[in-house]
Amino acid sequence: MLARVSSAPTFKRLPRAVREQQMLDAAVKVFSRRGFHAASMDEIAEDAGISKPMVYAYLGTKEELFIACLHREGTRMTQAIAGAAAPDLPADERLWRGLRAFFGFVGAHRDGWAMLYRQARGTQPFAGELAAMRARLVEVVAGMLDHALRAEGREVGETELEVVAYALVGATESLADWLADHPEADPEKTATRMMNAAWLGAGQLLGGATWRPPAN
Amino acid sequence: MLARVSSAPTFKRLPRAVREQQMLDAAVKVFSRRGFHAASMDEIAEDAGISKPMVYAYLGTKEELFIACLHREGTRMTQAIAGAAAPDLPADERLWRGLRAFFGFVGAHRDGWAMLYRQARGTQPFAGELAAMRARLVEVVAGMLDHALRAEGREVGETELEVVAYALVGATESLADWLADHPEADPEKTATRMMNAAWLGAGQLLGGATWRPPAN
DNA sequence: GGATTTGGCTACTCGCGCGTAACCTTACGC
DNA sequence: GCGTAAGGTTACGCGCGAGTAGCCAAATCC
Repeated sequence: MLARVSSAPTFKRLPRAVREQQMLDAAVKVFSRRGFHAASMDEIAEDAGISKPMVYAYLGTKEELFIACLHREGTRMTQAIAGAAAPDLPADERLWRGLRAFFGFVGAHRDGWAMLYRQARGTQPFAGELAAMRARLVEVVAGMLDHALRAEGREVGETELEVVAYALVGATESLADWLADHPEADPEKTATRMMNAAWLGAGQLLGGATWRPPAN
Repeated sequence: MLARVSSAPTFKRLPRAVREQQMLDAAVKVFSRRGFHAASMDEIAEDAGISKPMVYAYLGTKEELFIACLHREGTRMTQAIAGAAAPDLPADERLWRGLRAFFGFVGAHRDGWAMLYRQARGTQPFAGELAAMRARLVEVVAGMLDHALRAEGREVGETELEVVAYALVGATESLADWLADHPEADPEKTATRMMNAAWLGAGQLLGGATWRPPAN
């Protein structure tokens, strides 16, 4: 391979914007499967159908690339949920629409979901950012619960609310993982199931009923 | 440093069993903070107060070391829960004791918990094993729910049960993470909160009440 | 139709970190 | 008290993968 065989320009040149999206797609896919450290830039480049220096030219270092992925997927997800759960709706309707949008997102972007919640959460320089994102989500849910409660003239301690919100978010994420691993499952149906658990459970709980530990 | 300065034997020699535990402690700590790939064997060795070849001599390669950690922490956790939740107790008592043991474990072994659920879940060669462990847990929970239901003469589809169990486990894990990040929080109290949410929520849900999506 | 910008490549450097070879020394069996 | 196993060390080989230098070619501008 000493002489460059002036091969026919088999593959076309594409504008930067397009290539960047292809690279991000490939990166999300590889990162989600392998994790940050085990993923190699070479594999990402190959998967994107381009050579490594192009990735560096467009998206920067590995860390910057990871952040760019996080950013795109996080924004997509946030937008999907926020767009669905308009703040002027009644609480259960809001929760329902939010859940439906969320499970819809997970069903349609399994790699993105896996990257956000299976990889980024435990990987050091990024865990903080993800935790913050999640904390905001928890706050929103807690706010919804609080709002719904006040409308009924009830009130609950802040920590109490936060804990219920955490449980709700955790249950939802867990079902999302279940969904991600069951390609045949229906996002809509999963959302309905979660809504059942959330609304009835939280409703009961915040309605004032409590379970008390036995004397032991 | 050409000549070996025959320094006084400042540090004592310890039997293998002790050193192994020290190494595992260090490894769990480092792995939980950095993740499998970003953790270095040098750091683990240093943290254990020993030199690297000893780690290799006792626990084998990095991968084997990780598995050994997983094994120890997983067994500790499983034992703690299984020991508390005797199968001949009534369902709510069993659930309560299991939750209490679980949150007790997380409170006492935050690093172990972080390693199991923040790191191992997303790291490729180990994710499978962890997923299996989790799946068994879900089955146990589903079994408990099923048992409780049948005792009341009710019955629910298998998928339905599994989904509720997933949600319950996810909610519990989420609260565990909350606990891991709030050193001041009380594991016992957290367990009570989770029990509230689980028992009341699941009870309602499995009692036959359902929430139905609105027309649109 | 030249100049320049934009898209693209091959082929390297270089450091980090896993795993090991070779060697030392204290305790213990007998 | 002396051989040998068990605890311990320093110092290195070596591969893999992040990041780069340097170069080519097709659009696009004017």
